[in-house]
Amino acid sequence: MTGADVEVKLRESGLRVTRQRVAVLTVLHDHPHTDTDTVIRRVREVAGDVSHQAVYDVLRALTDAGLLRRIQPTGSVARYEVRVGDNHHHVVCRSCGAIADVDCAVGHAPCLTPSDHHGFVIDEAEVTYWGVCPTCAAAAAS
Amino acid sequence: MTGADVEVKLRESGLRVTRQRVAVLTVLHDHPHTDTDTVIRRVREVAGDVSHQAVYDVLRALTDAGLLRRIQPTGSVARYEVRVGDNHHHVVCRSCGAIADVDCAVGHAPCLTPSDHHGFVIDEAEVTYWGVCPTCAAAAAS
DNA sequence: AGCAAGACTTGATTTGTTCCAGACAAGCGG
DNA sequence: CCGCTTGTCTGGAACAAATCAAGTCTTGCT
Repeated sequence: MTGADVEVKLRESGLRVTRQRVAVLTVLHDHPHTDTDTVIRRVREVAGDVSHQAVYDVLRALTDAGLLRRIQPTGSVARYEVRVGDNHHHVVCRSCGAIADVDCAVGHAPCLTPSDHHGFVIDEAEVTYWGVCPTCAAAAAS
Repeated sequence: MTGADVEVKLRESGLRVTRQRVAVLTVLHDHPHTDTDTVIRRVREVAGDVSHQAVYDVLRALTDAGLLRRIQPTGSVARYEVRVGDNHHHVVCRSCGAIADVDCAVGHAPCLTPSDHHGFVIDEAEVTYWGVCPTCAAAAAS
């Protein structure tokens, strides 16, 4: 994803193109599942001084616009990733909190249909797999 | 679930039986998906003065012991429910945050197997359905 | 009944996040 | 290129959720 691609995405969503927004999208494209604090640090590396409010504002604005997806596994702080259309899921390490992408088991949202939906109108099924990552498994074995 | 049942469960898990722990388990049995703050209030209703720290400690201890399950949908605070063996899932209202139980789509944990697990050793698949509850849907329609 | 580990209390502290208000800067349509 | 609108900055302040620390009490074993 180039800076130009990011610009187009922003415009398509009716959002102005600013240095800060481009930086946030670029950072999250290169490093998915990043928490807010790390986003702030990385944004400053590529775009110079940016206030922490600006980053919070941008994350909120882009999430509302549907360009970002906010994920927050139990016990973790908020993390963000660029929203892509593939409806993928996540596997989280119980030991170190590492997150990896996993393709959807079926293919399109909602990829699962509950037996009894209690009258809810369901538009998405989010799956989180819990386990232990290879690194932590190796560390535990020794 | 009677107080005696709760006592047995605690002892089976090697935990001491205290007023606070019995109260927490009872409250969560009667009101699943309750957030920490509400647990504290309800515990105080049934068991008199209990420090908020004690409730946090109890929730942690019982979760570690496997008697409770902690759930935390994106954008929500931590909620707890008594852990039952049926591996059910949850449907969450995007509008008001209401949570309802949903039976597992397949039947046993892990009830879904990802195509590419990236070397992770997976022991559980947690599914969160997102949608709008009947109440909010009705309110939006009017 | 006595004892020690474990559980609880009190109170302060940290962490992540949001809100505020006014001044300034920048994007984009005309 | 001008001006309106939107976004960002400074920098505080406030917030709720959760955790830490030290001392006191209680449970359950002997």
